[in-house]
Amino acid sequence: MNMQHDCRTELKQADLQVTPARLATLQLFEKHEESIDAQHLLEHLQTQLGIDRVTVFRILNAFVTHGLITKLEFGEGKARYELSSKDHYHVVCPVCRKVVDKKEDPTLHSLLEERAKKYGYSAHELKFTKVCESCERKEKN
Amino acid sequence: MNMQHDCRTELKQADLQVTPARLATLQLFEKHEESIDAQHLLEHLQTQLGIDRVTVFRILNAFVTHGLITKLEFGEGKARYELSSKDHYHVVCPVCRKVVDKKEDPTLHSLLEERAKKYGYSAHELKFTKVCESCERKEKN
DNA sequence: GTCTATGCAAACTATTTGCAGCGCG
DNA sequence: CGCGCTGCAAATAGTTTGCATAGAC
Repeated sequence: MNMQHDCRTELKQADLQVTPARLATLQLFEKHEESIDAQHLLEHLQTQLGIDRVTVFRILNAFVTHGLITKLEFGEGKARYELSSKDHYHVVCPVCRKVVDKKEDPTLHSLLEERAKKYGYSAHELKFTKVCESCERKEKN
Repeated sequence: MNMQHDCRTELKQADLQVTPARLATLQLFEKHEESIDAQHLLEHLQTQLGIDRVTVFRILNAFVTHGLITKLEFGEGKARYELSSKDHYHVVCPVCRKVVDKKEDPTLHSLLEERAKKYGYSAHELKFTKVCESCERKEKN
């Protein structure tokens, strides 16, 4: 109820109409620490509320445009999304595409925030590349 | 000739077989300051050398895997690629997806490089979000 | 000569679009 | 009540895969 109220407020503040589908979508994002893809969302939303795949994509696009969430792409052939407020960066394995979230340390975070403020950027995303241990091992053969 | 020689060397150093298609692709990358998508490459390679669309994708994947180029995604529904050596960040409009390249200032660049070295990351990519002027104007209506 | 790259045809999958009807404000 | 959201069906587009042949080393 508190959560639902918060989501309702968030949607309104973002100039988005409040609908059951959008409320449920935003709640899923609040609940997840990591990024989510459309398929993952659909699995919950379709069984719970009978929401269509197309609607999920439309909601995601609306949320991105209004700054609620950020679209992430790691070369998987599909997009992932996460709340714009996250302050971590991503480490992606160029071989298997596995993604690891890392917390931004204060120095780095404040420098990025400062740059954002200075130039009027509304969000930042930082990505590093590193062959993961599992792929490293296979390479050695 | 110099350029072709350089490209040939680069390919060999990256453990890639030297073929006309790969040579021409790498040369296109050397010539362009900004990122290129597969379609853009194809337009040159198909008319010049009769190279197939599929081959372009295979070459791009090979180049990425061997670290020659970096795959970039800006939510356009297609990927872009640029030489891995570039040291700029990208500012993306969340509405129209337009991308602007910005040079990394020394403070920022060295901090990112330091982090990369410290944790063994092989590359970094930094992206900021900002509604572009054109979209900002339309929003005001 | 062997192993890899390429071309062609076909498949795949995430995402988008058109249109009619329902629902939020 | 009006405009925007949703569902359903269908299309679009970037990218991948299988197989036979040509080409690099």
